[in-house]
Amino acid sequence: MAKPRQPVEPKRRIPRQQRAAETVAAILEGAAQVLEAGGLAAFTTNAVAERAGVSIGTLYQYFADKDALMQAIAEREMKTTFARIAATLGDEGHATREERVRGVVRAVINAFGGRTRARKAVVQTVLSRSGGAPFHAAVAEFLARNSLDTITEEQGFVVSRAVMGAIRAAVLEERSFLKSRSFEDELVRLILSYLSAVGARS
Amino acid sequence: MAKPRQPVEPKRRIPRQQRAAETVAAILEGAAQVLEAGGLAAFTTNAVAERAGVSIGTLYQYFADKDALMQAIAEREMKTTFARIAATLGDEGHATREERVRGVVRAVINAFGGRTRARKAVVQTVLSRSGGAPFHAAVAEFLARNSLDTITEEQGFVVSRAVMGAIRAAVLEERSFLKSRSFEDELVRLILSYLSAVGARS
Amino acid sequence: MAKPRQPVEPKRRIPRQQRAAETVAAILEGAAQVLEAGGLAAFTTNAVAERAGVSIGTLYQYFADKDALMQAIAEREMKTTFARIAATLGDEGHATREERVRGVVRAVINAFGGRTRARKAVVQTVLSRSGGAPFHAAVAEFLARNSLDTITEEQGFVVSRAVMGAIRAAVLEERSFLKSRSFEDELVRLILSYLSAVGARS
Amino acid sequence: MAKPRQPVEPKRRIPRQQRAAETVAAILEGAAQVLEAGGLAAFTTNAVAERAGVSIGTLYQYFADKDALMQAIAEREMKTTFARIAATLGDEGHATREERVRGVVRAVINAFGGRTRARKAVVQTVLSRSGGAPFHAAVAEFLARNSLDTITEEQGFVVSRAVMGAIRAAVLEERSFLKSRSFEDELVRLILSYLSAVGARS
DNA sequence: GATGAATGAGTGTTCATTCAT
DNA sequence: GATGAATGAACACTCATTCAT
Repeated sequence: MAKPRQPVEPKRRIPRQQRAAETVAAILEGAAQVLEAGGLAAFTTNAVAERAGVSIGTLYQYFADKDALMQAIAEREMKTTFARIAATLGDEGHATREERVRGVVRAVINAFGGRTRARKAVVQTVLSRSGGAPFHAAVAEFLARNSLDTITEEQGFVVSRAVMGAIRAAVLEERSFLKSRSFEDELVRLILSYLSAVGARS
Repeated sequence: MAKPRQPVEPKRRIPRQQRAAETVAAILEGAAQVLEAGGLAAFTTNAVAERAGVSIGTLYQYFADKDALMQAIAEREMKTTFARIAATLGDEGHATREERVRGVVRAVINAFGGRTRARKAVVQTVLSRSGGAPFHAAVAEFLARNSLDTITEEQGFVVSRAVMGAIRAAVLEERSFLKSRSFEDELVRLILSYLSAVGARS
Repeated sequence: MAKPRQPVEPKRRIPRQQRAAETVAAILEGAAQVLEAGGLAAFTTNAVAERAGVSIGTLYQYFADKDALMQAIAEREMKTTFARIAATLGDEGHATREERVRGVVRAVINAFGGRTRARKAVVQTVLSRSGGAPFHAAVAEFLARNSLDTITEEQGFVVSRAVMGAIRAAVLEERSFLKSRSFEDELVRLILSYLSAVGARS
Repeated sequence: MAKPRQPVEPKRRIPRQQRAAETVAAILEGAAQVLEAGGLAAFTTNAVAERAGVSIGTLYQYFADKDALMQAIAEREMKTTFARIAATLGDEGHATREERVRGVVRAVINAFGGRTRARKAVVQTVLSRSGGAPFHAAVAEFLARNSLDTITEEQGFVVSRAVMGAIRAAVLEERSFLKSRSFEDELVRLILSYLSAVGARS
């Protein structure tokens, strides 16, 4: 955790075998569980290894350091989130722009719904570092890209970060209305009113 | 004969003398500097004491624990931020709603100009605790309250966190357009379009 | 507390004035209260000073170090106990040996008044050090000397330390029967049976 | 795939391997040595680790905290003491009650011959906690139980603590007669006269 | 004489990481 | 490849004691 490494390249091992992949999965799952159960404070490499049912040595066989592990969790959560969003969007015909926007908003809110503490921990750690920005940006722009088209980069930045910022704050502040219909409504309203003010075509 | 005092107050000493007040100020300043220079990772009580030019014992004479110190810094930073915003706002006459909104946006952007890391660290730490929400909320609602009136609590939450989120992201991702006119324009547009969609009275 | 000083001589000040004597008394009383309230763990010089209503500086004006303070408490209690024993013995005609023995035993058991925890702390600290032995011995021999005469030094040692040892253990182990009549009875029986076995004259 | 273990046992590692057992033994021995050399004041976890030739981290791998370490030493010392007493007692045939009593007295005196400070420190610390009483009591009642039978709990307490107290004082005050025949005689006399006064059956 | 702010050595404890087996 | 015992730098915090005011 001490020194953040820029390139994620020099991982210890790329699992080529079945067993190795399973071990990595177990570690990641264990990490998520530890985070969920005890928050950032309980997130120690030893605790993760124990929970995952592997030795601490094995953990370090696959993750260069604690940071890399956290990074991997973030990536895993991100992928899951993307998949969930895509699934939600693909589910039904989203005819109108509002329907598509609402679909994305709901998907993001729900993505951050379960396992709140683990997600919160990830948000606190990875997503608040400049190095974590790409992830945050990815989610946000994914959201933006699916609802509009001809807008400037700056405008895309503003909507996406605005929505993410509101959801992020609701998660971090543990607001009870996080999953309420009215909160969703307001977010949709925020996006739609901005888009129409910007004059984006559907 | 001096009578034994019954209740021993559980709090730390409240500085009553000139020297004590100066010491507290020095500690707070040292803490901010440490945070600024090395972020949360460098923020150790010993480092703060050293930077402040006092002994570790003295630090603990005024702050019950590391947490209390963090809390105090947060309060101090918040006050500074509010003051800066208020100062910026007071500069010019803000006749129309757009002018007022623009004033607030600009003030917030400028307020978060210097000492980014210290503020970020404070926000990260204090906000992850339930008790810390008020602070972030205060900044955000200060912004909201100055530009609009009859909106629901949830709507206030959404606008304020949205704007804060966008600015926060721009700061964190070190976007070059942070202090550009066009970024400001988009934020103003975001707020105004939302407010008019909500139907808030000027 | 670090380095035990052998000679108790080099005290800071011998209070000559009324006020000074009162201050010392207040400190001693405060110390006893702190000990009673929080045990050895709470017994810090600062806590004592605060409880006594004097500054920490003043405390050090009268007691060279924490050790000297503890020593003084022990002495104070010892004196009180001696006085009480003397009073008890002088009170009425203790005609029989058993009455005298019982009087002494009862006085020792009741030492320190009701302050069990303070007593325990003193016993733990002062009376378990070799330096504390004199005190312990004094009480014990006082007890022995008042109940018999023609016995050897070794025999005196055995009775006195035996009785003190039993009381000491009851205090340390926080036995509920410490102040019970039956405990007193057994101690008296122990002494009397030993004395008669030894063949001591009344 | 390795399944994450549900309950994380809250205790410290139980040594399963040869090396681990040796380490534990080294720590315990180091602790006893530190206690012996410098008493309770010198008994710091760091000092123990250093003396034991292990790192402080290793110490904490096997003992949850300083308290647990102390507890373990107490148990070890107790076992040793019991063993020594038992060994002494087994030596000779103890036909009469007096012979048995004398055997116990002699064994206890001898058992407390070496390593006085370590034992004293252990006794001091462990006995000041309510949970620690059993240990002291065990030694004492071991002594009592081997020489008599039908006596009340309180009577057992009194004899055992009385004898222990006398021996303890002789050790602490470094009396030259500690291992003399006459001292032993007096202790035996104390016990026998008390027992016969109490009316215990042989 | 009295005050109390300041000191700083020292304590218990944690946890990321290594490496011999 | 896997293990887990061992490491030790680092941290938060305490408290006896001093000394300028």
